[in-house]
Amino acid sequence: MKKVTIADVAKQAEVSKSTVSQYLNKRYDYMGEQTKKRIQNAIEQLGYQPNFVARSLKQKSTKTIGVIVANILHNFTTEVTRAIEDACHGADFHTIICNADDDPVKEKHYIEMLRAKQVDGLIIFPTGNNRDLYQQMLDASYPVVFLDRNVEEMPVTAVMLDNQRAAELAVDHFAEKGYKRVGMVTTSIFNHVSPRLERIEGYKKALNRNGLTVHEDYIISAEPDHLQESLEDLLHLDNPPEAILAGNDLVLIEILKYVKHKGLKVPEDLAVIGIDDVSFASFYTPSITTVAQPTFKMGKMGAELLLDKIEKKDKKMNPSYRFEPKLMVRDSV
Amino acid sequence: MKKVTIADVAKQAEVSKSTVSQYLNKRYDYMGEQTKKRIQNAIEQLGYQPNFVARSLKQKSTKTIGVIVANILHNFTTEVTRAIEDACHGADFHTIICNADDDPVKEKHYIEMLRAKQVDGLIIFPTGNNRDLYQQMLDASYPVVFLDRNVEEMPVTAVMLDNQRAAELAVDHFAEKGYKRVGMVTTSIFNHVSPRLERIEGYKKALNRNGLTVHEDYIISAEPDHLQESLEDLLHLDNPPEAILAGNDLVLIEILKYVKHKGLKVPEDLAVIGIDDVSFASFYTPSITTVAQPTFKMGKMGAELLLDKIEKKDKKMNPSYRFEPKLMVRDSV
DNA sequence: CTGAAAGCGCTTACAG
DNA sequence: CTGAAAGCGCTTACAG
Repeated sequence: MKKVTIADVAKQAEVSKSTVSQYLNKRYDYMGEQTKKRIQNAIEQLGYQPNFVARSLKQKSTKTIGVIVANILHNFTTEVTRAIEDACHGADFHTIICNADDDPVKEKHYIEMLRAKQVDGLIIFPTGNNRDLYQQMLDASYPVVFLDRNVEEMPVTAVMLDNQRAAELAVDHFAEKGYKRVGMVTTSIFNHVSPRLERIEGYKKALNRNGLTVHEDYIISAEPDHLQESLEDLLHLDNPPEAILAGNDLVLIEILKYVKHKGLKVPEDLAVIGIDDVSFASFYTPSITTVAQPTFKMGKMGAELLLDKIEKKDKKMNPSYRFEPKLMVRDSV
Repeated sequence: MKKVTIADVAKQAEVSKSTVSQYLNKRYDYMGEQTKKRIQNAIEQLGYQPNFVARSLKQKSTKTIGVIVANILHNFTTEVTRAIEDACHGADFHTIICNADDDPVKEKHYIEMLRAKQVDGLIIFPTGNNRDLYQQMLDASYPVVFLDRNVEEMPVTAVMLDNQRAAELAVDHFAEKGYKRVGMVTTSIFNHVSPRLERIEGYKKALNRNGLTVHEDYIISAEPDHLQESLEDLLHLDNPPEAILAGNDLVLIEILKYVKHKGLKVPEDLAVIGIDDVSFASFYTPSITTVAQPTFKMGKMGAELLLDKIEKKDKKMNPSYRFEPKLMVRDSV
């Protein structure tokens, strides 16, 4: 089964390769009706499919973008990714998703690999620890947009949640319901991941604004694997929190596991709000109050910004685009 | 910022392009130490990155595979996809995931698009309605493997769950616990999706084997959007089922929503088993008994079979590889 | 041990 | 309105 090429079509249709190429690219303003038909027939008879790789080499565009996510395990990531794919699909771009698994070394490897494959641009959920690489792409004016996170002093367009506001919404809601001792649990902030820091910041601000005390020992950051012990410690302080804000979906799940395992009642024994509107929040018992991120809009925006950059539409872009979180009031508070 | 090519490296190192190419491809058995060093230096100085597209054109391999899933919304799909990516990553292959959204037209579009991009092979969760296309790939001995589903009389290697067994495990468990009236709800079987049919088959067999009656009106197939009404009807039959087997994760979620909305107690008012071990099964209240699929193994196997086909290792392959489901006994029965 | 030349399958000025 | 020719950035026999 030999591959049929443009040369075969040209021969069959008795025209030149150039003409077939024009036809394929729909530049037939001045093409004779006869010619068009002959080409059309030849293509059908031979079952010709253009080789996109050859075209890419010449045109220097693969119509493919890369997406490097920090950690695919977050529900947020899955949803945003899907939105990116949808938006790209509409523009006839393909998407290659890579999971850096929170590892800067993997991230580096993927950036290099994808650039070697000549993807037209990159959406990165940055680990934050490849500043030189980010800078290099910036210098080469290679199209990049950051998603979910930004990197200090790195002027890459970033699509982000208003993370402070997200934490504030949660804390205000706790305060409104009369909770005084409010804790916060996030995954590791070892790498200075910006949303986590911003959420902690917002949490503290809102506590202050509501006249509540900030207890430093109510603030926990740990890897998911160690969260059970951390929670155990947290809830056995002399004066433990009566409410917890979960910094993301993975943390929320660990809290729910803990609560179930210990036979605690939500919200009576412990009130809970999670940032990220997990799939089961609405039909869990009790249903879970969450702060939802507009994942679909964020992914769409990320893709659109990148496609604009790729197509050199020099639209003025903000350094970052912040999206509004939304409190989903349910029964866990 | 001009792209630096192999020619630039050759000039800088004062050797020919061929030699640089040999170096890049690690064919330096007979290459002089001097030459190697000079090339190495030139590459570093220029920051040269090989263009993978050019290489692909020549070598007729993109080191990329395509994965076309029927519906990305299933948890099963996400997990299998991740396993495929992991396995491919190990073999230095990239993965492009496309979501056919249960639409044969989209599926066709993706198959053509990916083949035009010269992906080296395809893993398909087939919608089942593109027989001509599947056949064409078979005729061209193009590497394909099916996942999750197979297509009647289409000799494509398929990686599947032992679906009958999955339903049997669930029904046996219901029977053991003393339930007599057991219903089954799946998503639409309009397109003759093989796992759904096999699960219904297994459900009936197990009912018979346990001496229980098969009520045809206990078997529901509908799109997720209509499941609430279908459940309402089902549970208002004169003699409604006291237990339901959910054919997949989406169905299970609809059942849990229904139950919550109606204030029913699980398992007292209605016992439930779901096929697919959803993320929240273990910490839901009550925790949910499920039938787990070995998603990771299945994805890995799918990828390995495809890579074997791509590398022409003519290993004998079964027409299908069936995986054992596993009952996860919890509190919803 | 290394280089000149052809070629992978397209596109694109340019000429006519 | 259509074709000949050059070129995209690599790889690969083959010659020496």
